Amino acid sequence: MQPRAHVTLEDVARAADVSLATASRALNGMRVTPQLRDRVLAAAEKLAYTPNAHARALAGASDRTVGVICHDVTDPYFAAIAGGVMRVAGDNDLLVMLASTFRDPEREIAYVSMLRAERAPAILLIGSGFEDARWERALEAELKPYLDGGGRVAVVSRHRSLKVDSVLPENKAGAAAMARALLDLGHRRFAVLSGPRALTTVADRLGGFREELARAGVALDPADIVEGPFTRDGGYGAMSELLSRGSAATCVFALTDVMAIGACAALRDQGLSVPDDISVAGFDDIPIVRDLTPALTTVALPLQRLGEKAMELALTENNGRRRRLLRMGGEVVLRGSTAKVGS
Amino acid sequence: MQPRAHVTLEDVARAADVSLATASRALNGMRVTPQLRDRVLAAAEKLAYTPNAHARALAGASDRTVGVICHDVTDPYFAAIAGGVMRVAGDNDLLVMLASTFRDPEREIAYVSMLRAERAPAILLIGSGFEDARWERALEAELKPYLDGGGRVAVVSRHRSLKVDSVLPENKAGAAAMARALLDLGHRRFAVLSGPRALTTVADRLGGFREELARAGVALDPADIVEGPFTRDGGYGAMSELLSRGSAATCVFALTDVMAIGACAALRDQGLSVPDDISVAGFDDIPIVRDLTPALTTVALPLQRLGEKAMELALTENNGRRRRLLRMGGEVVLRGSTAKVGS
DNA sequence: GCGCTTACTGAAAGCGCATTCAGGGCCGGT
DNA sequence: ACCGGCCCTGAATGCGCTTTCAGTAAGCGC
Repeated sequence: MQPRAHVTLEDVARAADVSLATASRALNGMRVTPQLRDRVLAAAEKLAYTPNAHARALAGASDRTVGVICHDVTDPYFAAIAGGVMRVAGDNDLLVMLASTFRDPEREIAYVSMLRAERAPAILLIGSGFEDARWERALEAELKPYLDGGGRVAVVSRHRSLKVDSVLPENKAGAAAMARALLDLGHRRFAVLSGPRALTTVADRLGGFREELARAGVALDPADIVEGPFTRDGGYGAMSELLSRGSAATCVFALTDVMAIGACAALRDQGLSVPDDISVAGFDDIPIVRDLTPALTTVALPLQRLGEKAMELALTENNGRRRRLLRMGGEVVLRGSTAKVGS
Repeated sequence: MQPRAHVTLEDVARAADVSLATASRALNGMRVTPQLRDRVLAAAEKLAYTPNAHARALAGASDRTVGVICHDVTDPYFAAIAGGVMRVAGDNDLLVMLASTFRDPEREIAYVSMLRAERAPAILLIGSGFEDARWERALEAELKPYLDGGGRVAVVSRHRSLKVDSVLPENKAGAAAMARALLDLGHRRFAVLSGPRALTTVADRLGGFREELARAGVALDPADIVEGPFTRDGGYGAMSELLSRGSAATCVFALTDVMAIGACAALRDQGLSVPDDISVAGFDDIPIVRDLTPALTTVALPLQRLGEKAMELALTENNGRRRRLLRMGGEVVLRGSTAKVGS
């Protein structure tokens, strides 16, 4: 599995008839007599020499590859954020390696460990933390020495227990705003398509929504809250469950757009119309929801910007004392999937 | 930028009062007296020791991180394929690092070079090659020594010039099948939303479509072929262009689903109905198109499977002689975005 | 033309780890 | 008890590269 018989710097040096040191300098653009430099470069070219990154890193050269870890690149939410990260990374001449954990804490730690072991200059974590606090602690233990060693870490949309620079979506305020918007449309009976309760994202969004409803004197029937995974099929299943329960809700609030998409599919499959029979709202404003029919009402998050900001945080020295914390987004965008009740 | 002051194996060995060799062995699970092993493990734990991957790799340990390079993870097409790759990688206890080139050949080469330098056991390239043959050659030059060194390479949906294991979509046959299906619906005037001509994917799909049409005696007016980037906005722009030209086409074939989505948006913005006013068909069958309204007629590609197969190819020794080549998909899936003409 | 600075070059050290090679306990056999 | 053999340990080597450090040739002023 391991490549071998590799062309080394020594081979190049020998071919160019110079010393190792000179070859190294020539290849790294340091001051070397032009003639020698050309000989070295030519030799390197001819031998198809590639420096061994491991040896180079081990010998002290600095790395230019940052790591980004998210739950699932396949999910448009994470993809959009990662896109932002990559944009500013590209502007700063950094390469980025993206990893997906598929919500497996063990794998997340394996990736962090690997990035740490490779001495990546920065690690970005995207997405809600895990439900099990034990893992969260293990992660922290893994990150601590990395930070102590000079590594830079930033997180996006992730449980606040990690004491690092963070950029967070306005989950609570956004959900509250959505509640107000929906109330303004005349809705009084709501259903919520929720994700795993242990996630702070869920707690914040659900909490913000419920509290704002309560403020208006509207209660949320526990039977109208259905839990499912944060996926399209999760939304489909949760919506189906809700329908089979015979919920009287006139409006469904899905905690993520991806779930809302699944919900709409379930509704369609049941022959129900959105928003005529029931209104649907989401959260995140992933790019695709604009192109749905009807377009989805949702709480907008500047996903790409979230990623950009995180990368910027990781790139700028935190001269100040403690961690920086940014909150972004949270505005309601009304589109065709929600309608005035009774209209 | 570079972490320093790191805990090394030597620190652990000293703390456990054993030799470096013993510490190394204990941590790698080789035969060591249980008592010593425990001491080492405890010391490592206490010091938060993480082996330096560079040093480890340099000293001969084999790597378990494969690299996947695609144009843009943000595009559902690539994301789906990458998902497949990751699935089988996960099953084989491999970590995968995903890179996006954003169609910048230089960056692609940088990533390959990096992966090569890090001695990754395998590199997967996803997506059509570049328009400029010069870059393609540079890539080849970069890959050659990697392969010679024992590296494994597989490509998905990519220009065939690279002499490596490949899994390819049935572009030509699929497009031809779509032409037949559309003809069967009664359409005779077609428009095509194309991508950059230099891409073989474009050539194959466009060629297959046009030839099948020709076989039925239907010509494709060059004015009805609009070119744009393979993006949602590219599709939107191309469709708008087509409308402004006053095309008489009753059916639009977008060379990718993503473009088709943009096309539908443009149509909607112009107050036109799909499929009543005009039929729209795509290619790829990315997951989201099932949930559009109307759902998109398209040429199905088992995207996840493409990725899985590629990873499998990279994982299995090619005992046989030359490169293996798999072709997959190409079946037309009729959905709501296309209708019988005049109905 | 001599001594001194300047500018490169080459030899060598070492980054952190896996591993080979010897050496030293300990066992069983006699 | 004594010796061969086994198993485990520790010292030492090397992976490929960057980077001092010292050395040598060239360039300058006098």
